[in-house]
Amino acid sequence: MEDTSQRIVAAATRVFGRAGVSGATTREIAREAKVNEVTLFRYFKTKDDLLREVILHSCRRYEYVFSDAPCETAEDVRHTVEAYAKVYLRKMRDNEEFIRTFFGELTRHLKLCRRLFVESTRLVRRRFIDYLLLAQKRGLIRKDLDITTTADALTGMLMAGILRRPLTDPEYSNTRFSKTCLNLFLKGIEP
Amino acid sequence: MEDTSQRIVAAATRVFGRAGVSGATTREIAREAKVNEVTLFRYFKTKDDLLREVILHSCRRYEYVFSDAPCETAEDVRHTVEAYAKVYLRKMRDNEEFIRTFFGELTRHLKLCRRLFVESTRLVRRRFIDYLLLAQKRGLIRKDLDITTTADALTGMLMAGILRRPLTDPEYSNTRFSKTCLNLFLKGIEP
DNA sequence: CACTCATGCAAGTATGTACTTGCATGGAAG
DNA sequence: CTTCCATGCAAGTACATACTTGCATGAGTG
Repeated sequence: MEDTSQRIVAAATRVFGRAGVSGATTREIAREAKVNEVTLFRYFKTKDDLLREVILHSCRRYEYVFSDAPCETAEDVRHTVEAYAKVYLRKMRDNEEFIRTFFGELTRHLKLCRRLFVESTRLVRRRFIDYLLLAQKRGLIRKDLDITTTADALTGMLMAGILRRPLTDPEYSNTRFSKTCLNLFLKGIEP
Repeated sequence: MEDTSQRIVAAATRVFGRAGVSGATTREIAREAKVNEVTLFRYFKTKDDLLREVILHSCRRYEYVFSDAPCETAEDVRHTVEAYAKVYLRKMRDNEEFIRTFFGELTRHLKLCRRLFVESTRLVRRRFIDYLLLAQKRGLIRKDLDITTTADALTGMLMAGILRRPLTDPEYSNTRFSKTCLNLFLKGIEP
């Protein structure tokens, strides 16, 4: 059934996320999905097949389209950047453990991870860059900035905040961190 | 001999880095260290013991002391920030694969990874924050900035650049990315 | 020479894990 | 009722891996 397959993929996503790729066992995934281990192998020939499916499925969750936003005033830019950051942060936080794990696996599963990280965010990244370019052309952003790396700098800051979350003290406020990132970024791009 | 033990730790660092903790085998580590697998176990009772030693040893490499830098002009601040970024980047790049792997293992070996990531950079981070605080008091940095998260934003940007390196296109320039980060940051903290 | 000590080597144990096979069952559809 | 078909269950295979044991060797030291 379709349902069973989805349950297995969902369970695998969780188990891969918390145990790592080689650390995750098909037995545990099956248990988490509440199916027999044999059933798992009926749906997915090998563990790598399952991994592949997990990654491909996780891509889809990121397909967020950056809606056209006004770009007339500095205020517009601020709102758009903030909206972008908000979406990005939520998507990342939803898959926090999974993302962290696959960063670790990055060099080992380069192609798949490229799909996961790059292709899944390509659309929204592209739109964000285009927006910043437009804003730059209209004089709302410094002319001397390289926009591509500028956009990546923002996402980098936010991502780093998520990734290192388990390391921070309990009293360390992540919302304050995100605010500072936005604050720095918005001031940093001002003409 | 001391030499043998060190060779094993060094080899383990490399193998853990490229294969992950559960992916790394004692056999491969031994081969990489050019010792018999039995010798490995004579020095380290278990694989986890070895992992522990690897992490503790890697901490030491980070013990960089931020030398006292002038803090009189905006130019001083720029130089200091750039110097900090440079050191940070080099340290990260030296241990790139290792760091990436252990980010993935973060939730699984929280205590050890906390040592690796947090404690090893605590000193230099503390000094950097103190420097920024001083600069802020002297009016060289905006008064409304929360300095702790500001410092972390910079390191976050730089770290993200390193971590996602294998994902970027060959023509993507990482030095340009780092430059943009510094550019944004320095403009972002201006009064 | 005799002794120690670090290491190598061959072999083995115990366990875990990916993956298979064969059969039973139970519910849905014709 | 019969026929599929998805799934469960028991058992097993093949292999890798962490870790052990016992012995040989060879270099350095008294």
